[in-house]
Amino acid sequence: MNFLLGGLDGLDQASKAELMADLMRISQRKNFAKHELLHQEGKVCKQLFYVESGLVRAFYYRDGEEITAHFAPEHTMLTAIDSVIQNKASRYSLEVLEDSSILSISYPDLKEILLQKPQYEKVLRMYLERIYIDLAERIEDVLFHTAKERYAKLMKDRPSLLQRVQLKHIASYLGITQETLSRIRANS
Amino acid sequence: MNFLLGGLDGLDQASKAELMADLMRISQRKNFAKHELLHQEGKVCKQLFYVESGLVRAFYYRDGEEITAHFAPEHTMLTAIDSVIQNKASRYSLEVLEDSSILSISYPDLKEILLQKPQYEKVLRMYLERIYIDLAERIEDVLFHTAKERYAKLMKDRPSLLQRVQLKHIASYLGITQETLSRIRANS
DNA sequence: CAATCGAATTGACATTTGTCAAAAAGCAAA
DNA sequence: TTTGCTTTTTGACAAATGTCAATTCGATTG
Repeated sequence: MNFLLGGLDGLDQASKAELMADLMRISQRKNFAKHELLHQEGKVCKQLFYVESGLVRAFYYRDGEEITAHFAPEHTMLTAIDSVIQNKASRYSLEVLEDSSILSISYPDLKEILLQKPQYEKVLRMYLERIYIDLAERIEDVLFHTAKERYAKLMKDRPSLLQRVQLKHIASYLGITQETLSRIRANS
Repeated sequence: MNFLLGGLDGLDQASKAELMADLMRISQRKNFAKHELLHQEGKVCKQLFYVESGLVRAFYYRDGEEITAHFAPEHTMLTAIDSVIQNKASRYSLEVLEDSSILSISYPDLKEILLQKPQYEKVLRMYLERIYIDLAERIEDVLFHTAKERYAKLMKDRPSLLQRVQLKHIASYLGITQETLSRIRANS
């Protein structure tokens, strides 16, 4: 569970322990089977999810096609970020790709805690900073690298993903068609 | 100056006024001429910039070419976000495109204030949430719209930009060559 | 006005990626 | 093992975008 705070150098040990206890108090562990949805698009998402084991993807629809926006393997978090931030219906669904053990953290409860203990804002802020940098990198990737280069980078950075995920999801994540991905794989 | 807090419904009036006063205390107004740099890549950036009037762009280098990542017109903020967040040398430069009046806010001073008044973390967090959503939209744009569609959207959302900025900057912002942009403009 | 310089456009062609249809491969149930 | 279904690959062609070189346009300056 400590992974939840990965990279949060900002808090001292006591605060970390306290936060951990607080988080455990407002979260729930549950197993999900392959193909189940943690969250469905169109609904307001009120939870953050921590993947203890397994694999989850976030996807949305564009012209009737599923577009995968994010993969969350074990020891990482995800949520329908648009919904949680803006408290509105989400464009994203969260689909379990492998049988998974998931911790659900109630966001209303978390906000309650944030109000009581404003020092936790820092945790959220630092989390946002991290995912912002990730996103900025991804834009650069997409704008200035060919599909082939993007695939090579994914292979290098997250090789296990390719073993675990259908190629159509990889393709939509990379912003290309499945056929193009197949051809890239063929001659390399 | 109130624009700095645009969209920050999270703070009550008293806190806003207090924050405003604090910000004014740690910021500095200065005029910059066209072509001047607010910040140069390779250096650590320790400031946030508020554009009172004028226009600034953030750009970085890719294969020796300048890539414009962001335009900041009057009443918006920008900074070398990678540097400020990670306290390391920035990949970005910030170039003034029109004579501008700029408020520079010291980030170390701001952090000092955040330590003293942790309720301000919320301000930063909400700012990050906003720019995160913007970035996520931009990824979607880039992945699933043609150059033509991206240009049309920019025309619709920020028409004045096209009057004020060289087309080569618009092109790199859209992730296309200047020639392609020129052709898009020709037949539309 | 002529000369000049940078910005923008145009032309010709190459490369990348998409689209649609069909075939092959993989996998699970009967 | 056979059957049926899904995933992946392949083929043929079209559309989008890039590259490089040349030209035009516009503003500035002598």
